[in-house]
Amino acid sequence: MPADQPPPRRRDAEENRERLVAAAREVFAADGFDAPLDAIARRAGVGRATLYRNFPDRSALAAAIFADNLTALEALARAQRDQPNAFMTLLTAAVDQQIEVHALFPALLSAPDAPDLQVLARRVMRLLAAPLRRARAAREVRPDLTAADVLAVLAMIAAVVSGDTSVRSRRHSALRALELLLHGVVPRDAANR
Amino acid sequence: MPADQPPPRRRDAEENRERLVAAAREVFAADGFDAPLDAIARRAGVGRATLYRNFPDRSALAAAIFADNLTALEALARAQRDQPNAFMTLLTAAVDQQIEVHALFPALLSAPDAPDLQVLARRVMRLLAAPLRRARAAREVRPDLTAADVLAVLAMIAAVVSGDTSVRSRRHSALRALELLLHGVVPRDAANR
Amino acid sequence: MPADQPPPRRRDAEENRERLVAAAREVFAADGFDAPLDAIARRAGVGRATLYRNFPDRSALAAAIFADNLTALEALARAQRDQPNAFMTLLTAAVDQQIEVHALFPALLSAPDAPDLQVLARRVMRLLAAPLRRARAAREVRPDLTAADVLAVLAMIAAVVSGDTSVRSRRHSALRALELLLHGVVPRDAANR
Amino acid sequence: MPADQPPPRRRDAEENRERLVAAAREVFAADGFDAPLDAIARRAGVGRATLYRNFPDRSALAAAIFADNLTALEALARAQRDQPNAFMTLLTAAVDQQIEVHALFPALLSAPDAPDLQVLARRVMRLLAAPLRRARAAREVRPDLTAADVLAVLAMIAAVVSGDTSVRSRRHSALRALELLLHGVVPRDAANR
DNA sequence: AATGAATGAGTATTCATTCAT
DNA sequence: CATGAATGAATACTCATTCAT
Repeated sequence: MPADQPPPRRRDAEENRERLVAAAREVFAADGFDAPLDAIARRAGVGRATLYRNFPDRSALAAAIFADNLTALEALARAQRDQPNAFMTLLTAAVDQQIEVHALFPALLSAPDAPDLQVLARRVMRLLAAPLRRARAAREVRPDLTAADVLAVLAMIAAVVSGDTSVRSRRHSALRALELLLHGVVPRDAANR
Repeated sequence: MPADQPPPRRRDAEENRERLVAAAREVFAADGFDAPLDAIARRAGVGRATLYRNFPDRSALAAAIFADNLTALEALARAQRDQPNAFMTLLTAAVDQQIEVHALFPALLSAPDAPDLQVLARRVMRLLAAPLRRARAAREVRPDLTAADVLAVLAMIAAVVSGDTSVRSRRHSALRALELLLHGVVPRDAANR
Repeated sequence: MPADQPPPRRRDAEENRERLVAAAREVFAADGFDAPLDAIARRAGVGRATLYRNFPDRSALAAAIFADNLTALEALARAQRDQPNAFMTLLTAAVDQQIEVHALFPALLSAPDAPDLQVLARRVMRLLAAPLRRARAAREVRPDLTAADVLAVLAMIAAVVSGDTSVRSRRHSALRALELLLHGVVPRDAANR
Repeated sequence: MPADQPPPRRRDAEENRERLVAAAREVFAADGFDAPLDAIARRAGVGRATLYRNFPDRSALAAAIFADNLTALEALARAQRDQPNAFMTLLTAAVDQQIEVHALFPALLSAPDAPDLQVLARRVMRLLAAPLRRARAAREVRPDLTAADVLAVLAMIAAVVSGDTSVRSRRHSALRALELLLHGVVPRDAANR
């Protein structure tokens, strides 16, 4: 019996934490961001207080979900480091994430007090910086596009999506919104402006 | 007691209704769409049940607010009937409205069950139809732009705006979002796509 | 139908308020000051929120109970205005009150933050001032006895009483404590001190 | 591995127990007798269940604290055995203890069910018996003063003290209360009674 | 028709206690 | 034997909605 076992009871605890985050994803997606926390605990199959122990409040749950998403995007960014259109790949991936967790983004923008969220915002900015810089240089995006703009784009897509109940129609709405955002409402060859 | 008095209490009743709508605008703007209904009745200076008599539920209030906005847009549409860029004028006016009532649009999109809202959606569609058709013909907007797209545009702008607490910064965010939506993220001369 | 009817629905409301105070007296006496508020509402036969409407928090209830007691003492003070031993009469009456509401006094002394309680404390002081002054002049009480001392005396008696569950044994303990406090532990003719 | 090692883990266990009692003293003094037990375990630096192992319930902790105090008083009583005013010395020492553990005495009087407390009460009675008898004989205290009275005196002083947050003001209140109790509210030379 | 008091369902949150490791 | 995670019961509190006046 090798001694290098991981922290003893921690396995269970970690599993609970993950179950809670997964449950929160589902419940938030289904019932919106102000679904009862009870529902999340129940769906995760844990007691009420276990939820509270792991996540002192609702926004801590949101932060955890975002953190997971962000970790995935960071991995993608590393993988795409030298690809020509890394930025577009990242943007598309982020849009995909919004389709799933649609209810959170707008809610969080409305309550930017929570400290964890500041941290996450920083991470996003850092994540985007290099790909965005290169995309601008390559004229893939307009030269005045900022990281904040990109966040706004994601928020907009999340908003458009939050009405639909089915993933399928969410995806459809999101893609249309992305199309509008990428190429604009005014036609390319328009004389005005 | 002469019987020919004018509609007995109508004046009062109408006034209450308007006070309630005005109060709802302010409260929703300040505290979000799920502010307590009590707060609205209190601010309007009427009893709780008076609110209920006039507006059976929260979305009836929202519908009333939208209806007012819509009436204004319809008047504008009539005035602009033959102006060349009537569509852009309308769009800008609608964006202005979103800046004020930001909290409602996303909320309503999430709950499209209410029957009043269907009615309102129809009215918007009707309102937009002609100007949009002419804008497409004049190549002011991309040829595949639908009325539903326009609603989506408004929803997106509302979303971007709902984080800010000051009108001033809401306006700023809205204008930037509109700019992105009009001309797109991808530069005009980009080769791709 | 005479027009001089009192405020219309008020009768009911006032009755509820009184029922709540009465219920609070009983419940606090039976189960201590941190009995569930539910129990009070239930015993008063009103809904939970009615209690909250009338008494925003637990100490508001305590304050109401004390205010009632105080009003009674003030009436007594007026009646006894020129009696020789008004002070002792008041003290005895106050002790009697402590026997009933024993659970509150110590609890309140532990949480003197509540603003209502400051007000009540002032009222007690005002109430005691004159009788105490005259009692001192008449050598009925030691010359250095302050109103604060009197409050302390009441608190001490309340404490001694809060263990007993029956009114009967509470009365017995209270009287013994009062006797000790009045005449002291050290005998009158003791040489020491 | 020799078998004659001293009681294997006893040292540790004993230390934990003492740490818990010390922590309980501090937490009860700071936050009152109904502070969360968690807080005590945390402050003692032990796990929750360790607390439970040593002290099955809250009153067991209180009993342990009192037992310690009592042990000290018993030692003092032995030391003072033949001193003339042993009783007053003991009383003063007990008052000093109340100043520290003020939150417990009233709480315990309210819940005299716990069996440990009966035991402690007996110990106090036994402790007081002889000194009190001699004090009565020497006319240091009134001839009808019982051991129960002495307990009541301590409870009264504890009550008066439980409002103050600082040790300093607790001491001040306690001394005033003791003075009142020793010499009475009614002046020595009063004609009445 | 208007008022505002009353209701009760729903939600958050804390804490004592148990139990797997 | 110690640990700390998990549990669930108990409580506080809010709010939409009804209803007597």
